[in-house]
Amino acid sequence: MYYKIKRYTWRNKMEYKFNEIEKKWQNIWREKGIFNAPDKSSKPKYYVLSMFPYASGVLHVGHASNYFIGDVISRLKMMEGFNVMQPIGYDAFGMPAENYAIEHNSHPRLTTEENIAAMRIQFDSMGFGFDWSREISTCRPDYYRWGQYLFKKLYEKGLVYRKKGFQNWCDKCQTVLANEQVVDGHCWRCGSIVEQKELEQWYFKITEYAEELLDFSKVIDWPERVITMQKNWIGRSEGAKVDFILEGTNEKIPIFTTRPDTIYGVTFMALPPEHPLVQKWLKEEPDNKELQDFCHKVINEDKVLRSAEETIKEGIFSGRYAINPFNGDRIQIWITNYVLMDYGTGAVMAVPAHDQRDFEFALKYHIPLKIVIQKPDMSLKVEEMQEAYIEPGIMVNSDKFNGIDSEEAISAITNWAVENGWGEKTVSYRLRDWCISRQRYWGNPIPVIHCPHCGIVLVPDQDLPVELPDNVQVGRTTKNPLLSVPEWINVPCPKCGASAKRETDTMDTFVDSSWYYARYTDPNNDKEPFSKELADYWLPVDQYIGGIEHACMHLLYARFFHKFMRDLGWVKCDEPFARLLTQGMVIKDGAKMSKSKGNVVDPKYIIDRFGADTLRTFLLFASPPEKDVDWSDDGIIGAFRFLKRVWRLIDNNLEFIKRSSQLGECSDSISEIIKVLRYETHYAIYRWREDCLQRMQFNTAIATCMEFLNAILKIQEPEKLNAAELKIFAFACATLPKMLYPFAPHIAEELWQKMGNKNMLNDCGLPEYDERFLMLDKITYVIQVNGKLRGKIEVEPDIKEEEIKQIALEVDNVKRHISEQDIKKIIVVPGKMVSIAVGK
RNA sequence: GCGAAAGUGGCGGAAUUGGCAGACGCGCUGGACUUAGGAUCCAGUGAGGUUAAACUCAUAGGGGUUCAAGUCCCCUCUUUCGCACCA
Repeated sequence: MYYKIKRYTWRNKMEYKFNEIEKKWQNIWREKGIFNAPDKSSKPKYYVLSMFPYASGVLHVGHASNYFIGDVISRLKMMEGFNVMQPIGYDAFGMPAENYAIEHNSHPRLTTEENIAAMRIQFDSMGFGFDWSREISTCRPDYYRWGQYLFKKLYEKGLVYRKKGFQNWCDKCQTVLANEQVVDGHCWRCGSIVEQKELEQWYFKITEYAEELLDFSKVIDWPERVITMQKNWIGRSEGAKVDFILEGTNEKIPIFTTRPDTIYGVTFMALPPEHPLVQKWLKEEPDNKELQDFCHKVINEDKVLRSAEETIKEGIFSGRYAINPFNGDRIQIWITNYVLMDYGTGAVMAVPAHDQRDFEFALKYHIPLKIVIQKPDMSLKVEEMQEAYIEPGIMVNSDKFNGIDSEEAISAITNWAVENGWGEKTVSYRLRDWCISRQRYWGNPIPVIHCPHCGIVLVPDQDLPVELPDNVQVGRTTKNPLLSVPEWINVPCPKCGASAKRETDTMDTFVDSSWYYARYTDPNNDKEPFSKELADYWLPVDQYIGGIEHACMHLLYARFFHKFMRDLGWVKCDEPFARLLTQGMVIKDGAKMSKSKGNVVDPKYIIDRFGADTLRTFLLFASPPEKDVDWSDDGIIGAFRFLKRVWRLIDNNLEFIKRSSQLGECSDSISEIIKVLRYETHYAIYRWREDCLQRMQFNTAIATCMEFLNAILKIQEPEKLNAAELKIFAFACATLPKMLYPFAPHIAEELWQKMGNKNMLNDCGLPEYDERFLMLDKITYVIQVNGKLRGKIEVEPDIKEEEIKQIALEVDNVKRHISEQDIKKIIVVPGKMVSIAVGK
């Protein structure tokens, strides 16, 4: 293997020396700083951003392909004349870094900085046009300081609160776990059973923005799929809140329902064990073993399993009753496993006749059914019901609402509740507030001090950032390492000076990534997160690129933050990302390329052997940006061969290309073959522009480059061309590097320079076609008889329809297929075809 | 279960508004060349058929609209993704 590579490299020195070329241009780009976007420019701005990488230290080919798409767009927009900013940075806080440091007996700060240095080299070797002067890293105090500042602003606006709630808790790791970190009820890291623990956690009130987050009218171009996912995630439903009364008290038990039309059919109430009333009863009846056991069991059940549709509904009668305000009915209150505490009001009015879940539960526990909506044919009977009747119908057993249509009854009944003070019309969302607390060291500290006298006190601005202490022993204790740094925890209260304690929870890393796109506009500002002026200049991000897996996480959080920052007056626009492209993954051996699957390809391996341009060209050519790419070693070679042929074409013809630039006007006659080349050139430019600028379909743009190359290579002996022909040939050759530049920038720049050009390709405009040359002397019409291809004719472009028909009917093969039959219709599609319909 | 997207050669994928299906690349076959290479060049390559043509069939399967359907409509199948006790 080694021998082969060596030998090959030597051979290659004769021609396409990609290693040298790529280093050369990477250096030139850096020295000239052409990708450092100025904050003032006569050009219009264009902000291209790919979701920043996690600072894992290693970029495999799968990661790289994401950034290639952004880089292509960025270079295209530069050619088009925009002031392009394409920044890069690192998502650098988080559990993986902390775990990595534990494994390597190091400190996350050190390992993360090492990783970042390694990634920078990797990025450079792939030829990215990043604005390195704007590099950020979320784990540096100059960045996270402003995350803390934002936390404070959110707090001041009432958008942050602490709440006790049941959380996935791993006792061994001593932290809250997200739902996706719980695998079959066990901790993904240590395997111990995850419990539900009632903890006080910090929340961001994202639900406050639920309504606006459903509105996508201000984005320019987002995939419909992502919009649907976010809308489903937010899950808006209209309904009513109605207060039932706990029997024997004045206590109200509010319920939320989307079906107020069924309210006369309520036969019991269902509460989850987490409900405050239930919690109160648990305290009142410590000896009620049945109740205690049931609630304990349900609460500790895995959240995912518990909310699965297949899970059998279970419950226990609480011994209490509630009163339905509409009819005074006395209904049993059941504690069940199928009601969720954190949706609606956490209490459900159960209507077994008209709700499938309630139906199943009632059947099991012999709770009566009451029909209040009849089928139009009035055939519904309680004894015969096999399932709940959830369709609309006619109201029965519902006092004054009897006889009306159930769909109309929804608003009538809601209004009746409002008039009587029993309830109100409300909207409920599936979206929950965002729990941002993490009991981990490697994250942004929550800037709060707990004072025994003043309670929660925000750290004053002048004391920001609350820096993470360095002297922790990561991994030494299972507890949050911050708990073991008393000199950090114990501080005087900023308000009263009493001895107080710092908050030791850190923020979810999604907080860090919710506003980084804005920080790039002014990354070195040490007075504020970013200046309003610069944010208004650069924002919104014109083109954002990233994986669909962030549809309901990062992309939703960032929209929330953006709207909040707009309400603070920090930014003007309504949406952070005007256009979104969700790129596909790189697939190898049938699976996503990932370290854990062991199917990663190291870009360095490919770059050393074929060059970054080959890697870029292959990945972009293999499929459209939003689709997955199948990794293929053979495909790489195809891209490599293509670039070598480009190299040879231009390198072999430099003399002619240079000579043609000295030629003045000339009026030599042009041969047919050169006329075809001229047409191919302009047609290729036309299609390339369509693919690159209109459709963003880079695979076909590269295919166009390949076809164009093949067309030029048809010219065998350029030395025999006359002056006029030579100019056409040279124009074609000079166009190719321009078309290649976004995909394979190094080879394009090198060839462009070798041709004698002094400027660089980002600065020389898009290739332009000339309408006049998109016309050929002859056009081919195909002739169909009854829809089948029967012949082709070549005609003048400006020929009349009648004439085409005549010529078409004269074609032998066409005649044969018409034979004895009558011609019913002849259709001429201009420039394309003649369709003849025949029959008896 | 509900919703969405998709299904095209041996493979990745083209086909812009209903208008020559399979662009481009890989692979494969045959040939040329020799610095025997992960090199280059030429020719061929959906299936059947033919010396070569003609011709027939073909875009998951079945029906329909149309002079004309990968593209539009209806039904079925498969795959992928999202949601899935949200009252």
